[in-house]
Amino acid sequence: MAQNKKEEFKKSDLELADFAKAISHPARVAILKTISKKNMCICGEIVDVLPLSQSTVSQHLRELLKAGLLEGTVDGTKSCYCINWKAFARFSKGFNEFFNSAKSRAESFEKKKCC
Amino acid sequence: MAQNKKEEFKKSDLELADFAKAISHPARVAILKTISKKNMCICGEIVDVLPLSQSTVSQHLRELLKAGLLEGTVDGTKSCYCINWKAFARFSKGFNEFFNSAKSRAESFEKKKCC
DNA sequence: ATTTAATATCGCAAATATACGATAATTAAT
DNA sequence: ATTAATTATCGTATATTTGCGATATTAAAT
Repeated sequence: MAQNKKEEFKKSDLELADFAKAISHPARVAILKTISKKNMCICGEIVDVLPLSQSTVSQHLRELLKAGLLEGTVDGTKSCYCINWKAFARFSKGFNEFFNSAKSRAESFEKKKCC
Repeated sequence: MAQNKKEEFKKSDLELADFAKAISHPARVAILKTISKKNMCICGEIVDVLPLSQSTVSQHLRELLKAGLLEGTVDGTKSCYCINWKAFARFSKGFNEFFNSAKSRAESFEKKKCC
């Protein structure tokens, strides 16, 4: 992007965009669904159900950790991952506020649109 | 990415990821908020409130159009954009289903976590 | 008829993201 | 002590995204 302009946006816009980015790849959506179905998963279980190599899955897991959506612990040779529900709830709230505040504003005019 | 594996994921995972991708940049979040506040905007009004060049804003607008979140009409030399509320509602529903179904599953175990 | 205004698109450069194999590190199993 | 299993990370290749200036197009204003 030649230059990164992200920091020049409103913090709230950036935060929502970052939330969205964390789940903007189907692998990461699938990882979150897989873990939430089983409460917790070791890395290998996730690799088994995704059409990606172990190293690539590990990379996606790292991103979800970085975004705060996952927590992980090491158990012998295995790594166990589970959902950070607190962060998950913040995500959910962020999206809902965005959608709902936009929609409620829309109710006020609703007629004179150009398209 | 060497190879694109996106098509090998479940359709619903891909769809949610694509929704998320559409709002995964603060400029696009800001654009949607700006338009929803005023019901409709011409391109120039959006350019005025974003820290980006006209051509870059136009590109983000195009992406939001492609994602279906915006509709646009030409009015003389100006381009008017407004929110496609139907698509917007589908987005919102998609996110909520994702968040809520994960969360409701979580309630069932909730204790024996590894992290 | 010219000039101005508004916007989309093209071409390019730089930054990020995606994917994988190879490898290292660590623990478990033999 | 070796070997096998598990996973994170490194290096690398490729694809995509982001950003901008320049330009083309079209309509409006002069």
